[in-house]
Parts: sequence; C-alpha cells; structure tokens
Amino acid sequence: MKILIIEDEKELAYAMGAYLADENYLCELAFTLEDARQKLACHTYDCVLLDLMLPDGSGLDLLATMNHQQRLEGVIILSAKNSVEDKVKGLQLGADDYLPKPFHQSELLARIYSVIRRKNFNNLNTVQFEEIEINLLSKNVKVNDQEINLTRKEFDLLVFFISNKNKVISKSALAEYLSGDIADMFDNHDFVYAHIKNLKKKLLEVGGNNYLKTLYGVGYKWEK
Amino acid sequence: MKILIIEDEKELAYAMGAYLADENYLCELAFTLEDARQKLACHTYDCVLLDLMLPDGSGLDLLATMNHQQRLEGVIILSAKNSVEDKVKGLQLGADDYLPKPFHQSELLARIYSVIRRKNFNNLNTVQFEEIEINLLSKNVKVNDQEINLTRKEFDLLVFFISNKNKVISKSALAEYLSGDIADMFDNHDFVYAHIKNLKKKLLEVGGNNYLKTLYGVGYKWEK
DNA sequence: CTTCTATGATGAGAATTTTCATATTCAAAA
DNA sequence: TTTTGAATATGAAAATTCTCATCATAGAAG
Repeated sequence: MKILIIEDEKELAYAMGAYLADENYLCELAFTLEDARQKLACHTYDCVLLDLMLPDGSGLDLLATMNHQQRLEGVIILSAKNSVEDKVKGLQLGADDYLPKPFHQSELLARIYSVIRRKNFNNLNTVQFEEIEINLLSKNVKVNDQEINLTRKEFDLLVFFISNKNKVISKSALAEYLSGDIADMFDNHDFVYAHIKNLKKKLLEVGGNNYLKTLYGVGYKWEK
Repeated sequence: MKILIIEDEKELAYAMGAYLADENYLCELAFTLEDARQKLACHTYDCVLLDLMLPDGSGLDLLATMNHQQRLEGVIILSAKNSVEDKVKGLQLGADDYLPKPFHQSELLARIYSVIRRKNFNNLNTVQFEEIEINLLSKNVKVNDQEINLTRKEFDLLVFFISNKNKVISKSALAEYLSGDIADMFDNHDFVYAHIKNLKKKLLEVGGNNYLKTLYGVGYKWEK
C-alpha cells in the first residue's frame, strides 16, 4: 500500500512516514503543492494524507484537481485549522476523511485503514471507460454490454492502461507490471508488443474504439 | 530500480533525476546530508549517487556511516574536486565508483548500470539450502554445482519453499503466491500440483534430495 | 482390517505466454 | 526530401502454464 504524505512541517511528515513505514506502508513525502502535483502525475497511491496549509497554496486546490481528474486515491485531510468550513469544503471536494491536528498515530492508522478499505469496496469492483466495463473481481470485461474473453495478461494490461489513463506508460513499466518482477533493462520486452496487439485485436473485434496511442520511442498512452 | 541522488546543486540534481527517470529508474533527491540520512533511514535503494561537498558536511561522512551500517546500496561518488585523495578515500570507504564532474549522462548511466550489476551478482543475491543454490537475480539454480533449468513458476515455488522452510504452507497460499493474485476460495488450484510435481522431478533428476513433505489435508513443508 | 471419501499425484492435452524472424513505421540526419 | 537506424507490429513457432481425467494414497468410519 502506497501513501503520499503532503505536509510542509517536515518533522511531522518524517515522523508520520517513519511510523507508517513501520506498519508496512510505502510512503512518499511532498512538502509543497508543486511537489505533490509532480508525484501524483507520476504515481498512483492508495491513500493521500493532505495538509491544507502549504507554502505554495491550499491543499483544497489540489483536492479539486484530483477530484476533477477522477483520481482513485482515498484522501484524508489533516488540518490544524479545524474550521467547519474547511472540513465541509474538503468533504465536498471529495475527501474521504478529515483528521484535525493534533492526532494520535493510532487514529491516523485507523483512518487510513478505513479509507483504503472503503475505496476498495467502492471502486475496485468495477471500472468503466467509455464503452468498456471491467469487473475486477470476476475479471469479466464487457464492450458495449457484450462480454469478451481476455487472457490474464490482456486483462492486466487493460486494467493498467485504464487505471493510468492519460498518462504515458513506458514499455518497461508494462513489462514490469505484467511479469510482476523488476524489469531488467537489458532484457528485451517484446512480449509486451504481443499482448498489446492481442488486446487491441480483441477490443476491435467487438466494435470497441482504439484508445491506445503509441508514442514512438516513449511508450503508450490510453486516452479518449 | 531506485536511485538516491544526493546533490546540492539543485539544477544538476533535477536534470539527473529527469534523465534517469526517463531510463526508468525511480529517483529521489536529497539536497543535504541530513535529508539523505532521513531518506536512507526509511528506504533502500539500488544505487546512491553521492556528491561530496554538501552544505552541511562531507559526503564522505555519510559514506563512512553507510559502510559501517553495511548498507547494500552501490555508491557512486560525483565530485567536482577530482582530487586523488578524495577518490582514494571514497573508494576506501566503500564507494563502488568515482565519477568526476562534469560527466556525460550516458557515462553516468553506464556507471550506474555497472555498479548495480556488480552489486547484484555478488552473493547477496544467493540463497542456499543444502545442495541447492539459488541466485535470485540471475535466476539460476544449481544443485551440487550443476545448473538446472527451472521455469518461472518452478523457480518461484522453490524460492517460496526455501524462504519458508520448516513452515507449513497451504495449497491456497501457494496458489496465491504463484498467480500473484488473491486466491479465489472457489477456484481449484490444481495447477499447484502440476508445478510441484515438475519441480520435484527436476530436482531429483540431478540427484537432489526431496525436502518437500506433503502434509495430507494441510499443505506442504520444506525441511531437511 | 476393509471400505469409503477426500486429497494429492500424474500424464496428456488445451490454452496461454513468450520468443523469434520479419515487416512496417517513425523521426532524426543527411 | 530521402535515407537510415531504431522502435513497433505482426504471425507463427516454441515454451510454459493450466486444466482435466484418471490414478494413488492417507486417514476416517465402519
């Protein structure tokens, strides 16, 4: 489970990071909005801990953007202000929980666990992208309500693309994801081509659109 | 592959980060010794790029600590000084390479690759159980110094057994581990039998002992 | 001790995954 | 614009993985 901690009080941020690391969460820290945006652009997290007052702006702006981009991360707002307006605004903007500072580590942990669990039960079961509907649990995929059979690798590929839509994904990242192993730089990853070809073919056969753009020399991007 | 860039010239640090990110390394930046120590306390990297002259001290001190703590990271010293003493001292303190500034990106890349490779091929990546020797990186397996070819699943199975030796492992745990997916209670996991059979056969063919006990109705246990 | 049932083992075949040789396409250099 | 080298696409073959039918065995029940 990966957590992004957006918090400009460095001492607090490091303390949270260390504590959560102990609990086997993978943590990354962002001390500014800009830093947070960078990290969110490159990575997907399971949960984001968001301080509202940051040196370069309000966390609420970031929250609005994330909501707008339909990010899947659970967001817990950490705020010292503890104003009702912020809390309401935060939850309206799609935050999943609000934790006033100061808080106990155990409480933080409990909230994180609950947010991740809730997210998982809401979003994890089905994912939709235009005419494509994926049930992550049963692993069924429908295109225009017509069911198609994908192999495991094709399914994984589709899910990975859709959950990273609009982002550029390198071939080696795909290789790593599909093989479930660190991608050796000096291996060739031609099997990725094969699975992409087969996935494309199956989607087209049932009248799906091709959302997968090839970015020569760079990778792939799934977008409308 | 994760790289920690310890470098106080921010522009250079960002440039390296961007370049290495392109090459599919995950990079983190530290601009001070303190920052670097924090990050090293929380994370493990595959390679550390270390500038020697940092605002809050000399990188050599950090190197000494890392050496003392027997950290596994490969360390490449980046230095503008290019003094023979620093180079000697750095290598004595356990650095793996020394790259005088300015350098070309391609050279940096080559050094990183070489350092990671060297680190990875030493015996830190091998696991031994009696006559069986496994290199986790190259994925070679030797039985009585004789190399055998295992498929990916057979290899994974062997590693899983040996790293859980003397413990009882259920069939569904094996299924989950091999498939890299939560094991569906209502699936049958007969493929586990197949891989176990094939692994056993290959090990016996080269004169290995059978360390795998079947616990009827319970699971398996790897023990001498 | 025998029978019965569920679990595990096995071989063969089906399906999937990966590799490989070849063709095509892209973008930089000439 | 044309050429060139590298990246991507593709079909088919090779290798691996999974399924299935059948057999063997452990342990419970009679």
